[in-house]
Amino acid sequence: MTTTEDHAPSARAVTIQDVARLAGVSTATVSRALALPDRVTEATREAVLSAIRETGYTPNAAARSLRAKSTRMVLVLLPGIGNSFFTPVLNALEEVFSDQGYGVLVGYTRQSRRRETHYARVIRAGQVDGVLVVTGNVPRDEEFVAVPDQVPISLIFAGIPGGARFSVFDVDNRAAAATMVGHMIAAGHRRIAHITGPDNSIETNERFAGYCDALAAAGIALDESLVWRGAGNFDFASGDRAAARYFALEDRPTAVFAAADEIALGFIRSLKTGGVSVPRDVSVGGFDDTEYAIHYDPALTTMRQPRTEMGRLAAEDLLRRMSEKGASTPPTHVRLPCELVIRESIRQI
Amino acid sequence: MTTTEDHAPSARAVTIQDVARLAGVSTATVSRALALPDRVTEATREAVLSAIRETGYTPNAAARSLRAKSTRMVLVLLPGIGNSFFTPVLNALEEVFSDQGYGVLVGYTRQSRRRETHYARVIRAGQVDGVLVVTGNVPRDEEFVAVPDQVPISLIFAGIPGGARFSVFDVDNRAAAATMVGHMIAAGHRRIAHITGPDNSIETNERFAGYCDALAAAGIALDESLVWRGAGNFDFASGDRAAARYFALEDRPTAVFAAADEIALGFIRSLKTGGVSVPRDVSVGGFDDTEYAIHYDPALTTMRQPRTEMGRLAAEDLLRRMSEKGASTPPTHVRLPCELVIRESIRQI
DNA sequence: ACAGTAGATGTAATCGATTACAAGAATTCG
DNA sequence: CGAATTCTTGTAATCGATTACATCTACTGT
Repeated sequence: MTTTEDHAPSARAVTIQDVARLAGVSTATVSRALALPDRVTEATREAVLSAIRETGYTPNAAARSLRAKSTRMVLVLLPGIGNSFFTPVLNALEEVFSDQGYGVLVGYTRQSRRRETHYARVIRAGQVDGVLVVTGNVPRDEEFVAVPDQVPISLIFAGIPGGARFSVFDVDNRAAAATMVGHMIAAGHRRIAHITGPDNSIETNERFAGYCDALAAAGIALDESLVWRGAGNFDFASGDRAAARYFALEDRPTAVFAAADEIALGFIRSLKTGGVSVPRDVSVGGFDDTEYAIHYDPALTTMRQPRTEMGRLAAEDLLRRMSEKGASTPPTHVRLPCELVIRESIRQI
Repeated sequence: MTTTEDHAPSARAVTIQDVARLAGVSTATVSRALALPDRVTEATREAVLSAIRETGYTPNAAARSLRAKSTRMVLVLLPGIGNSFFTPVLNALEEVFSDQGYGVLVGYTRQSRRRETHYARVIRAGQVDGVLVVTGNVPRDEEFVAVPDQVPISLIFAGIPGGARFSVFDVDNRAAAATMVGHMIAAGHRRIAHITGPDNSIETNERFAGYCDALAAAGIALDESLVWRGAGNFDFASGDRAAARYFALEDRPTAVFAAADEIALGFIRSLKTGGVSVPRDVSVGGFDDTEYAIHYDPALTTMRQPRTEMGRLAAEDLLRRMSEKGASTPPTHVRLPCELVIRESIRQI
């Protein structure tokens, strides 16, 4: 009856007051003993620390944020689809941020205005000290226009057109795509198809441009019947649909550049089901080098994006920009190198 | 020079005071107009709302949390490895939590004590209203023992031994494994190997027990040379290593039950490289039904765990338990059904 | 020995909301 | 019509930390 200790949420958490009382000092001293250890006597620090140990005190986050105007949290906005691609990024982000004592709030925008507005509000409520938008899908919401001045924002994978207010960490999608298609051409391919990504994405446009560049450089005319657009997302289903396009063609390509690994994998799978073998009958190149690319059969030749490193660098940059109040580090644009990873899915002809 | 508006972080955010002043009411009324709209006149509500619109006011989260003793945030703890398995779970969690206005803080424990301690501190700092531990890896940290009384905690995928204080959402791993192995036996297999998961995990033990059950039920003696333990994690590499065990064997099994899809895929891939074909030469069954299972070649026969649904249910339960202060809903244990998904990787002999 | 300075600590204001309590206005009812 | 009740609103305390400012003590150098 008297045992309150078991499931009593009413056991009132211990506050700085309790610690101060026990240590026989003021709350100011407790606060200082924690934040600026050099500013208190060895003896008092000891007393405070021991009081803290005894009471099991943990400073209240809300109170601290309210006064210090910093929450030590960042918001990571993800599109919410094609997630396994983003997994290493999120992993890297969490690692760096939590190491520095920052919490990572994740938000999936799912390309829904409602959710974007929701997260804009989170930012405006001062709930985070910084924002990382993963993928070019920067919320177009009006709510967002005021936001960049409140906290630093960084973009990973694709910069937004008119924004020098953001740090950007991306790769040269156009050049990378051109390299891939150039590799196919060097292997003797002339009839090369391209499965594009989702219509409205920057990556899609850039990679398509790179595809065109490489063809042009080799003096190959662009054949619109080999550009398989509007495939949907960077996912298996897009590859499936593209396979239908392939089978419907009389004059089939000898190589296909898919705008993403998952598209490539879906495509290859559907081809197999239809009795077409990769790379025997047709070569396929992907983009991203997700963890499945190397384990697939055939192992996928693809462009590696350094996702983990992008995450790490972006996190470190954001950390820097968050720490310096006022005279802040200016936003940067870091373009990371891609790497052509040659495996089994493209063959010489 | 006078344009402070551009990159001025000093543009002091608008507070409830500003709104109150503009609307000609007290801050209490503004607060009520927002939280309990029925408790103010239509007219004042209008005035307040219009003042809010005009100023672009968003309530400060820290201040609100401090006073209301609720942060509307939950912590989701993930192991931090084998992430694509957890992706749908995290997705489901984010969906239902953000729909209810809760933020999702992710933490990867990476089986490191330091990180567990870190997140225990986050909880104790009152930074979250609830916790979801994904996977049985409940932090063994002493810091954690005090925590469950502070906020409700739920477990997904595996319950912790002595904890009736947590809600648990899992599947009957043992029965599911037995079903899979039973399926192999029904297909005529007698020599069946098992690639286990990581040594210390509950799932590993349960699935192994199910494997034993099925063998026993069929009167097949357990052959220790067919139990491939200590494979590491639920990942490709474990499958690779298991393939070496397979090749090293004289009397090879005709079927292999892998404790996870990724293990199965890694295993199959290594087998292929060694010239062994699945399911022609050996049948393979997986566990989980991750998104790659169906797209692989051969499409993997596996036990489907309803990951999305588990996430959703767990989130809803936690939401319920968080909302009711004091007379709280008791923790539940929900055991969800698995489903044997028959594809191509197991063949009749 | 004494003014001046540096160092340690305490007092109290503050951050921006929510909410208990009080007071005034409007409504209901006998 | 007056008392009782309900509705609306305002005043001010409060949540738990941080920190500017004040105070007091203990040195330093001349």
